[in-house]
Order: sequence, then C-alpha cells, then structure tokens
Amino acid sequence: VEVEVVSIADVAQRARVSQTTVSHTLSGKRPVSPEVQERVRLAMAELGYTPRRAAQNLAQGRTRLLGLIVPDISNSFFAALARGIEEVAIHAQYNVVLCNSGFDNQREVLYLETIRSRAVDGAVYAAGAPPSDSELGRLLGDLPLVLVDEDVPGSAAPTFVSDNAEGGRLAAAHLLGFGHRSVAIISAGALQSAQLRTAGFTEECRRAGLAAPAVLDGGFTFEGGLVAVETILDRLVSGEITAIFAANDLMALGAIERLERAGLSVPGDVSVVGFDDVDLARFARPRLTTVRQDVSRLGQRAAATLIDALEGRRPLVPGRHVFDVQLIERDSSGPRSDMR
Amino acid sequence: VEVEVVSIADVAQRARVSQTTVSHTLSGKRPVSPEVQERVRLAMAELGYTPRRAAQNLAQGRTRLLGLIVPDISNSFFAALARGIEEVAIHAQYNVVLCNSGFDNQREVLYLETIRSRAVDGAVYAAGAPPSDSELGRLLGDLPLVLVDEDVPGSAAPTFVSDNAEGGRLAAAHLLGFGHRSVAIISAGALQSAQLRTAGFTEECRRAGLAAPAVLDGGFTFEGGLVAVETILDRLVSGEITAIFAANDLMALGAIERLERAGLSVPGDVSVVGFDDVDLARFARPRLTTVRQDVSRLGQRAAATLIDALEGRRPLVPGRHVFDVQLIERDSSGPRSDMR
DNA sequence: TTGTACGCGTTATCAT
DNA sequence: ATGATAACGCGTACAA
Repeated sequence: VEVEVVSIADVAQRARVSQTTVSHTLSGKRPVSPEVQERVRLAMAELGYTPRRAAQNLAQGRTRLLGLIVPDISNSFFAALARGIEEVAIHAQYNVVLCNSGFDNQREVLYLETIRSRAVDGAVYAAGAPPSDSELGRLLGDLPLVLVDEDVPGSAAPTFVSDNAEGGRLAAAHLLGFGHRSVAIISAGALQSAQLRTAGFTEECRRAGLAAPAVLDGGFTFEGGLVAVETILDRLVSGEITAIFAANDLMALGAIERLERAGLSVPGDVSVVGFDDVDLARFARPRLTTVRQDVSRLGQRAAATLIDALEGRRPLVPGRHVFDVQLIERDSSGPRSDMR
Repeated sequence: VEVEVVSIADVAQRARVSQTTVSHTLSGKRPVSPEVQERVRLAMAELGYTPRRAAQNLAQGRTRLLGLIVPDISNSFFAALARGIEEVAIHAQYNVVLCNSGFDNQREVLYLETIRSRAVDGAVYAAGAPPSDSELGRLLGDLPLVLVDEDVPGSAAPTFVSDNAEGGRLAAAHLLGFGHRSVAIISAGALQSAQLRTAGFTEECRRAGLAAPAVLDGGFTFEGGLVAVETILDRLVSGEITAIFAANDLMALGAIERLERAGLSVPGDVSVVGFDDVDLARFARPRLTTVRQDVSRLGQRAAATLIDALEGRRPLVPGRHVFDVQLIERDSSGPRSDMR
C-alpha cells in the first residue's frame, strides 16, 4: 500500500476554501462561518488529515516537547519523578522526551546538546553527572531549564530540591537517640544532594560532641552500598561502628545485604537508615527506616514552573525551592546493641 | 539579554560560502575542501550555531523521535523496559518520547493520535488498555509500530512478548510439585498477557486432573492484589485454598501483605508465586518466587527492530517473537502445609 | 568543489 | 468572514 500524504492544501482544495481557513477552522484563532467549518471538517475527515507536527513546529518556533534528563529511570525514585512530570506535561499538552544518562557525564552533555538544538522547548534536569558551571551555560544557551533533585553549582536555573541537609540531621538525631555513637556514612561522589545529606548528618553529630563519621562512597547504587560496607566490615563486626546512614535507599539495601551475609543482624547488630523512601524501602525486610522525599510534588512543581514560563505566564527566576522531608521510622534501625 | 537566533544563513555569510556548503560540512554528504571546512567550522563556533531540529525535521520528513507508550512508568517492569529501549535508541541517535497512560484507554488513544501527527517516526507500544482492532488501525495510519509485552489482537505489528503461557505452566508445575491442589489466580482484566498466564496455569492444572482454579482480578496493582485476597480470605484461612498465582509481582506482594495481615504465613500457610521478577521481588521478605521475564532483551529487540525499519534496513513484518521465561524459586512458595 | 533555487506544511501578516 | 502570500530554516536536486 502506497503512503499518501495529506496536506492542508488537499483539504483546502476539497473544501473549496483557502489553506488559511482550514488552519483557522482547526485553531479557532479567528471566526469561520458554520457552513464553511462544516465543509472543512468533512474534507478533513474524508481525507484523514492530521497536521504535521514538524511543520507546525517550524512555523510556530516551538515543539511542545519537554526534555527530562535523569540519571537512571530504573531507579524508582526517578521513575516516580518522571511520572509526576509527564502527568503535568500532558495536561498542558506537552510531551516528554526521556533522557537516561546513567550517571554518565558524556551522555548528559549529549542530551544537553540535543536540547540546545531546540528539539525541545525546555528541560527538567535531574543531574547525575553535570558538566562544569561554565560548560553548562555554553551548552544550553538561553533555553528554559529547571533543575530538580540536584543542585548544579553555578547555574541560574530555578532549583527544586528536598531539604537534604535537614534529612541528614533527622537521620542523625534518630540514630543518636538510639544511643549510637559511631556511625559510617555511605555517600555518593560529587553529587550535591549526597554531600548535603552527609553534611547535615555530620553537623548533628558534631553538635552532639561526637567525632565526624567516616564517609564512604557508594555511587548511589545497590552494588556500591554492598561494597562500601565490605570495606569497613571489620569495624562493624567488632562493634566499633554500630550504625550506617546511606544517602539513598538503594545503597542502604546493599549495605543490609552485605551485613546479613556477614552474619550481622539489622537492626540487632547494626542500624541502617536510608534516604528517599522508594517503594522498595517499605517492602524490604527489615522494612527500611528512611528519610522520605515528596518526589511527585518535586516533579510536579518543577514541571509546572517550566511550563508556566514556556507559556509566558511567569518568567523563570533563579532561586532554590526547598521541600520538606520526613523521617519514616521502620524496622532497620533500633537501640545500640550493648544498650539493650 | 535578547535572544539572537543563529541560522545557517548567518554561518554561510560569515564563512563566505553558500548555505549548501555549510550544510554539507555538517553532514559530510559531499566533499568540502579542507580550507572551506575550516572557515565554516570557525564561523559556526564563533556564532554558536546549532541546526534547528524543527527545520531539519520538516526538510527530511522525520524527527528521529520514537514514541514509547507504557501503562505505568513507576512500575519497575516498565521502567526497565524504558531503560532498555532508550539505550538502544540513543545509540542509533534517536530520542524517546515517554507516554505514560496509566492503563487509561483515553490516554492511550490520545498518545496514539500524537503519533499519527508524525510527532515521532515510529512507536513502541506496551499496551495497557488498547483500543479496539479497527480503531487502532485508524488511529495509526501507516506509522511504523512495534508491540511489546502485550499482544493487541487484530494488529499486524510485530510483537515482542514473553512466553506467558509457558510462564503460567511453570508456576503451576512448581506449586503442584509442592502438593498444592487448590490454587487461586489473581489476573488482570482484559490484558492478553494476564490471560495467557492464567490459561497456561489452568492448562497445567487440568493436565494434573484438577479443577480449574478460581480467577480473581487485581488490575496489575499492589492494591488490587490486596483486595483480591480479601475476597477469598475465608477460603484461605480455612485451608481450602493453599496457594496463589498472581499475574504480576506487584499483585503478589499485595496478596502477601493481606495474608500476613490476616495472620497467615507465607509460605507456611499459603504459597505465593508472582510474575515478572522486578527488583522488588528479590528484596521483599519472603523473597518472592516468580517467573522471570527478560525485560531488557524484550525492550532492546523491539527497539532495534523498529529502528532497523526506520533506517530502511529491514521492513516491519508481522509476527510474534516469543521470549523464554524462567521460574525463579525463592522463599514465598513451599510445600502444602498439611503435607510437611 | 561549490552555488542556485526550490520544496517541506504550517502559521502570520496584510489585504479584501 | 475569507484569501493571497510571505516567512520559518534546513536539505537537496540540479547546475556550473
């Protein structure tokens, strides 16, 4: 079957009107008499006409497409974020282009370049491995951008993040309250969010007169959490370290896995606290004590702000929007063992 | 700061060449002398030129965009699917437009219309609530489409699915082997995949000379699994039904939740087998016995086939590609209690 | 090796 | 209320 492409000209001819009128019948941007409207609609139906997006895009100078850059869509935190963003987008008649960077800087740069080519009208950027300050500006030009979940130092884009430092403090207060005095932190590289969580936790420890906790790197992955625990296993076994704070739930679960494999019980021997409160946290056993972020609100607010700007309702103003977090006490944390 | 738009004409003028030469310097589709190339590249760099995708799209009649329609991106099965597809796409220099339908038929139709407007070059469709046969054809016209995870009856699109019936049989054989004689199935509405899983399971029961199991609906959600168990709680408590097969892991976890809430132990009192083997399955306690699908292979093969067709390498031919499944025995299933 | 000129399908401007 | 025509920015036959 040969493909026949129906253009607005075909419809116009069939309805015996101009292309202009066909266009306006569709957009409603100027009055069209009922009879003509009827003729046009009939012609469109008969021909099976649908306007080509590519042509509309060129003519209107926009695509009604939003870029969404996330480090890992199979991490359910980002999946939930994507869901919230897509939801808001579709209601405003935008579609979302999914960009999964895998925490890879080159990939993120690639996606940012895509964005610069005006393939999308704007972007929501959850950075996993952001380029340097100056590079980011160069890559993006003046394209509307909002940051979510992760600060990008030097960027003037509006930023939507959870109160990571407060989350760290809450986690610390919780563990300190259980009598833990020596805690290890599993953080993740250069990511601001992880650093803030670590900083908040450390600050609370200092306030309690304790030495700064050891900080390990787990790269935000299950595997990383597992390996991190391995490097301090002796101090865990000896009871020198009695609790672990992981900068996300995945690493916390990895940590628990390794602890149990070493015959250590959670929370009997070691308490573990995570961050995010992904679905996994509630299904895992022991159910994970963690700091909950309101992911969908984060995503929805970021997307709504971007769309408001694209629609000319409100310009994008620099600024950090910080969302409350909440400690969810479950079963992976408890009193220091020698205190029970 | 005012936005200055750089077009190919600006570059051409600055490099003192024609637009044609600029275009070919970029595409490499015809030779350009080294000196001229140098001049053009310099001009592009100085002006910060990036070709506009919208214009390229119109000129070339394509967008290098793939649509991906999934029922629920926050279900980690579909998240993994999306990841695999995006991975293949980006390597072939395509981007993915994420469409999350929420198992809502109207939303799916909306997305299919988007596709028809040639916003994308082709689509991967994981149906959650597909339109009727005839409607689908009407909606899509001749747009390249591949189906994944779910059959759509009446569609001629190449389909990539797991061997759902075999999965059902494996689950049944497993439970039958443990001595279970009365099992309930938690299925999901009109979805082909769920029906095939149910059919395979039922077939194996019949082969063993058993009555056909009761079939409940759980809508593929955690909540649905929970409610489904509730409706047969008495028969579970009485020991009349000793095992449950759920058509996906989420419903299996919901079922377990409700069972434990009712004081029934898994697998002590009731065995539960799921389907998919999402991440959750291995983290939940008891760790979930389930039928594993090779999600990433499914997604990758579907995407690769679509892209091959778009690049003109191989046309899309109707046909079902069925992928092997595998029973993963974990801790949520065991011998029938009165047989131990 | 390089340039000219047209087509892609729509929307915006200006005219009637 | 309707129509003619010019952008929009790029790719590419065709020409030189």
